[in-house]
Amino acid sequence: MAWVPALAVGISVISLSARQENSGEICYLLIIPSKSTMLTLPFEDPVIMDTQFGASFPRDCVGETKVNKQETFEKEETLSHTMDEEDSEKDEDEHEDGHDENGLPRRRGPRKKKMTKARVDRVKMRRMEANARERNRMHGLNNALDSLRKVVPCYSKTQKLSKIETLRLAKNYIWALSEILSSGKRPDLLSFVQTLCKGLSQPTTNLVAGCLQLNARNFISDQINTEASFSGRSTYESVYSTYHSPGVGTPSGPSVDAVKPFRSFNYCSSYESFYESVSPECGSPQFDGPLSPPMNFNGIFSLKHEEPVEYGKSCHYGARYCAVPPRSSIGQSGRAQTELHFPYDIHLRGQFYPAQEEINTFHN
DNA sequence: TAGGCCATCTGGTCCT
DNA sequence: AGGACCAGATGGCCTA
Repeated sequence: MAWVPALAVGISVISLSARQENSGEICYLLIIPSKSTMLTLPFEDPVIMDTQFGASFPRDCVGETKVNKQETFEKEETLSHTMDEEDSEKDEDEHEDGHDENGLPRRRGPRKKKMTKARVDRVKMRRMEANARERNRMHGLNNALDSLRKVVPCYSKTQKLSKIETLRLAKNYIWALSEILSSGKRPDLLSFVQTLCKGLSQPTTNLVAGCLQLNARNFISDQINTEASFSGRSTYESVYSTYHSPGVGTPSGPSVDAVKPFRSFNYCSSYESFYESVSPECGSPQFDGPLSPPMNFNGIFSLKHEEPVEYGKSCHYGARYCAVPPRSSIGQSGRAQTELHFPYDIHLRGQFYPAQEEINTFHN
């Protein structure tokens, strides 16, 4: 028995839903709260469901289970007059012929306990507590997602990735890093970005590209100013001017259509040729499952992370990252750690990004 | 205004 | 019995 307190004040019509067993179909009950009670009907109510919900409920229930107002009011009136337990002996609405007052067959099986005032209050209280717990749980989940946002590429406080995009990017990131570690090869930026962006929405792709400096503005400026305004042009930019990705632009910059800096790019073939393995997305639809990338953390990489305390708390993470050599030994740079954002400080091997500050600014 | 994203409520299920 | 987890529903907010 699931009595539902209608706590939503001001709602004139409450829709309840229940998934029918084995069918997944949704059935609706439209309940009008009565003046005397805010309780809605239990699904098992024989008047409404007649039999056990889901057992014999018609598949075409949608649209057919809407209880008319009058019936609902009558039912709720009945509910609102629920007696205390001590009155249950008198009970009731059952007639000698085995039918209730509505002429419907009396329900068999164990009689349900009466909803006393105290029980109703208790149910309400438990519902409120459950809501609070659920809120806290979701807040914890969101906090974890925020933490995840900070350790995947392209963290931005002002332009937060959505939940789903965060998870997708994290998945791609893990895959890419694992491939790098297992293969021991240094990726070109484009392939890396393509891996990261696989399956992401266009705005997120733009964001990632912007973070990783694969943006249209640079490309165009390279095209226009072929004299290369800076001498230390990175290999990434060489690749970048060779490969083209559809619609990669600055996160908040010119529109894709307006710029169109890239030609189409076959991600899958590029990925597979680079990583010498099957692309997670192209090779198998079961990427999330058994084809998870091999884990190898004795490599040379370290992640940017802004919450060392959190990692320190975890033996799992600690074991991984304690084995990573000091950043200063990896190469390049005496740049502050907070400036760096994996993997570019590592992969460039002395090829410094001319717009690194821009990236850092973006991250901040 | 439609669509995406999100927070919240809610009932069901599973587990302790 | 109660908590954790899950998924559906709903309404609000924002943006193209």
